[in-house]
Amino acid sequence: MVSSPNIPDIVIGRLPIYLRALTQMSQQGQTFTSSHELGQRLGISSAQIRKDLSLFGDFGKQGTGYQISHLLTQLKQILQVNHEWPMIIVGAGDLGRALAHYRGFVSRGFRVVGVFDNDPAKIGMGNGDWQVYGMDQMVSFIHKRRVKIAMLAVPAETAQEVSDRLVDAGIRAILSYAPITLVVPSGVHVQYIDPVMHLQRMTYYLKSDER
Amino acid sequence: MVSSPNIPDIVIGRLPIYLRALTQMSQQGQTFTSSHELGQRLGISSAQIRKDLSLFGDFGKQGTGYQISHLLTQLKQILQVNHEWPMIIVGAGDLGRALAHYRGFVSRGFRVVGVFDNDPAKIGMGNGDWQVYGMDQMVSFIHKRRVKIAMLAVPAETAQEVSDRLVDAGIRAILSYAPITLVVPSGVHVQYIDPVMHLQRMTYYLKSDER
DNA sequence: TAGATTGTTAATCGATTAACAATC
DNA sequence: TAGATTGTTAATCGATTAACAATC
Repeated sequence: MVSSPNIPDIVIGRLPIYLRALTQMSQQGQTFTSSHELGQRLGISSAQIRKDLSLFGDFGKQGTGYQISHLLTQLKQILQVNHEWPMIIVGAGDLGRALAHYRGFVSRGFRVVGVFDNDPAKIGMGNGDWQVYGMDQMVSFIHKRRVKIAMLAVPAETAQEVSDRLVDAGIRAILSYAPITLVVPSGVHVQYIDPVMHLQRMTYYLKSDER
Repeated sequence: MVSSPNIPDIVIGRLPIYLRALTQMSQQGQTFTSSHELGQRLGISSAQIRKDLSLFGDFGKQGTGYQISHLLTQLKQILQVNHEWPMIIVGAGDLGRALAHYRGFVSRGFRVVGVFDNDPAKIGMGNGDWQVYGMDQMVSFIHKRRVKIAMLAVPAETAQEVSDRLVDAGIRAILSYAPITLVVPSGVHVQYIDPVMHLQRMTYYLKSDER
């Protein structure tokens, strides 16, 4: 089943978690798993895992559970990461460069194909996959390479403006590291990563006398 | 009100979002806001914002809304970021160094005070706040500086082992960038950042003919 | 005062879980 | 077969929203 209607977004959010755990199991040589085992490992109930997966098809077998390789194939297809997505990074500061050098994208469906920054000193840096271009080349690059995904690693002050340009150029998904809420047209997807928000969520639970 | 019982975790997760937006409003010179305005900005219903905040106290006024400075003070107190938390980073690769150089921690309640790595070539690097130490000094450093929070930027293969050592040394909150689920004792908090999971969540919604 | 907006209740909505027949 | 585990239903649980009296 390629795509089903009316799947809750909260379920979609769990599929990459399943995919990640299954990949790890597979790498360790495991060939079958059960909803119970997977749930134990992830802190999710087995009923929830079965229910989530059954929204997309009957991937398991009574008595034996799920064949990991088959489930991996199915999940990658559902999430559309069975083929590689080209991706650009905007901002070649510390964070942008760390992302550009990150080795974990390719095996999971993504490849950085370009980095954009205004600093002339950075233009031309790169590796086999990407190099740093000036911001003035961003829009034509997106068109030419048909890029649909961008990672945003620019300061908060310019993030909205850059986002507007990305959307105009055809970008449909933005992973933003800028700590502000972006305004985008419907149909454009945005996800945010802000480490401080995760930290603040944890300090709530820490005893203050331990600070 | 310092701390209330039985607050759902999902509410705690929204408080940093409110805090971030209110900080931005405050920086732009705004002194009052309403649940409606804040909700519009964040894509959250006004009823939910009022309900969330009312779990901790009566911070608003009928007719006029919320005084931003007062609400900021309260939220910082609730999240315990009205004082600064010292933090260490384990792993001085591209990501660890990008985090160590990130300017956004201090103004929001956190300060990097040390970075740990096994590579002798990296030891001694640093700035006014932190320098890179060998892993063999990690445990004593955590004790001496009474550090409770660590950011984990090591490869997936060593993440669990490092996590165990951190917890033994007294770390109570871990922000992990390693793409595996860590096993920690109850009472230790873990949050995960994995950019690929965010990307995969978005590709589900992208039309495949646009790839 | 009149208008605006809170805090809170009750209703609604949606997500999770328990349980089990089906079946490998 | 006997044991294990799925997919699914119904019940439970929890979160969100609508509505409004209170009141600034």
